[in-house]
Amino acid sequence: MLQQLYLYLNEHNLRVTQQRRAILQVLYENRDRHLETENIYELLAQKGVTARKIGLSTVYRTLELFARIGLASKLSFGKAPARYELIMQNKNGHHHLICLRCGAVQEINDHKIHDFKCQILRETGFEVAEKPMKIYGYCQQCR
Amino acid sequence: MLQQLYLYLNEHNLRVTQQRRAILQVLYENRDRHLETENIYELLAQKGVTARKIGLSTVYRTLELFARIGLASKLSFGKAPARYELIMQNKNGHHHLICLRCGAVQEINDHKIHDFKCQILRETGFEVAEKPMKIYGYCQQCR
DNA sequence: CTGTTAATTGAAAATGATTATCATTAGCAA
DNA sequence: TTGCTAATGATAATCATTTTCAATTAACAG
Repeated sequence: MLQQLYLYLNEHNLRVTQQRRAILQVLYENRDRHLETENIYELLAQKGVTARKIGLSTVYRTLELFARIGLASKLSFGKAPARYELIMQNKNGHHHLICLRCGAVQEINDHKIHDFKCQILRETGFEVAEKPMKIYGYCQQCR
Repeated sequence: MLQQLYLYLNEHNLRVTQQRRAILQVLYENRDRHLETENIYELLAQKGVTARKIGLSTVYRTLELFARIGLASKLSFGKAPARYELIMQNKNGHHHLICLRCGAVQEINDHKIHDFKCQILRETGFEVAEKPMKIYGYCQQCR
């Protein structure tokens, strides 16, 4: 699984360093969550009992890198710290429904908004990107 | 026009100060643009030849306040400074199409996405708010 | 109109996430 | 293994935004 991701780094002429491996691992282990940089940093520090520790700057740099090459997607919500998640090949494009009251983030699959994208292109000439959309509102509990 | 807005402040038990009036004025004069706080601060400073000057903190505070009570809407896009626009009663809900290449922001009227909102509510139980949505993609020129 | 008072303001300091700097370390190709 | 760079880590720097707090002033009562 992670092997494929290492290859992905190679394809981009990027070195497969211990730090990148460790960060990728954490992202993978938490592939169902949206982690913030600081979070990931702490998780790495905990594991650090055996592994070597990783600087905070490296975590920031690496996540930014992963987002740039399309390994991870970045979700930045207002002034709150940015959050990242691994982009899984099977879990195709999706979007975030962000609750304005409790801040919960739930996902909605991209194909459900396909019609919507077509409509926008047709009416405005604007081509909606694959980038996850942030949709604000109220979740079932908070309504 | 602005009179109505002053009344709006009253309704919320907020004082109609010279600073708030001045900021409202600037927002009104630029109601077709999305101004950033610093922008507004400069515009106010220019006018300042005759008027008294306004502190930067006040501009921040006031815009935040306007957004909170629904007089203005805040558009914050990644790490770029937040931008504000007056919410005009006639110009009903709208959303922002943000070009990932040139950063241009164009608007799309809310009623065009009404079906979309209904679909999300139906399928996920999530109620999409009136809050302007940020939709990323590529504008006609940049495609 | 005048005094009272709590909301508002301005200047400056603080915050806090993120980025830049730069000397040191470590992939990896030969 | 060696050499060349990319990558890293510690720390300082950024920079939009927020906080602090003393001074000002809008709103209101008398």
